[in-house]
Amino acid sequence: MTALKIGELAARLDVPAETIRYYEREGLLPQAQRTAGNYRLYDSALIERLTFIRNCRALDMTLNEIRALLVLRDGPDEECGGVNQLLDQHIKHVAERIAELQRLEHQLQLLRSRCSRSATMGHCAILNGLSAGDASIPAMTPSRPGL
Amino acid sequence: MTALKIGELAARLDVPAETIRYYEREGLLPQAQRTAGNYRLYDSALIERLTFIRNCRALDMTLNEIRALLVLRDGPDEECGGVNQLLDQHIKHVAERIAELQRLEHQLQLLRSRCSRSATMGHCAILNGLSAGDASIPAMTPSRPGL
DNA sequence: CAACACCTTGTAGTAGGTTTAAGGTCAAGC
DNA sequence: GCTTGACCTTAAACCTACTACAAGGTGTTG
Repeated sequence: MTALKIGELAARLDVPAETIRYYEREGLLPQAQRTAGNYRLYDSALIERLTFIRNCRALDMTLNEIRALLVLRDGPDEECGGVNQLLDQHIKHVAERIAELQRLEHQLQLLRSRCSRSATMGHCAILNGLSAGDASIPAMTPSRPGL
Repeated sequence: MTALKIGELAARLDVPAETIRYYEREGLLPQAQRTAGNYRLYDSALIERLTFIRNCRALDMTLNEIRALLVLRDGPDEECGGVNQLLDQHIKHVAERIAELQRLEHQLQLLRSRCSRSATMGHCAILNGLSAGDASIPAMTPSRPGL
């Protein structure tokens, strides 16, 4: 049961130390125990919790989603139902964002192709296209922070 | 040449008035003319410029990218070269982000499938998976703000 | 006991806005 | 002429998920 200082934990899990403190401030991690010199100490339970958080972040979940998962995780009975629901929702978000970006990519390529077609013209067809008020450029739904 | 007040412009282009003021503060729009009562007034040149900005935002360009495009647009000779370059770069960003999200979606579906497979187990295989320190979950490259 | 790496807290900055507070302006109705 | 209400003004705080900095305390090594 070797407890780690924040820098050691940071190095082991490849998380900046400031980010670990930030998670504590945000309540994702509990207040860490302290040494006599007021240094934070992390035992294996905390290390696992941070690993969990970082895995979730690597899956692009928001801190709020992670918070919800942690509550389920901390609960006496680990409810698969809630976990599944949250995960399904997140998968849906990601799929939607992909579809949106693919539409976007298509529009960008259309726009890009204008210029090669009009190389002989006196002024840039791309800039003209972007100045137009028509519906050639679809309104994007604002993206969630983080996606 | 009917100049619009900010609220009218906001309604016509479906941009919140606060966002228009924000673009002015950020230097994307010039300081608007004012009425005697200090209300901003927008003529057709400004309306077109805002349309341009919003079209670019709808294509998920950052304000800095838009700033660069506006400089090219404002320049005496409209350089297609710079415009093309910027657009190609942006298309590349979008394509990369799509690829990244697709990898992500795959990982999420893998994780999700764990739970249906382990419905009879006493504890949730998804939560266990997320607590693991192994390489089953790939590190994501941090995403650009806005993408 | 000095140097240096590491830790502490607190504050501010990032992108692209959104929201709120406190107040000024203008047209219409009475 | 005065009030109501819609609209406008500025400035500042808030959002996500960090990151960076400053000023100072701690701990180890020479």
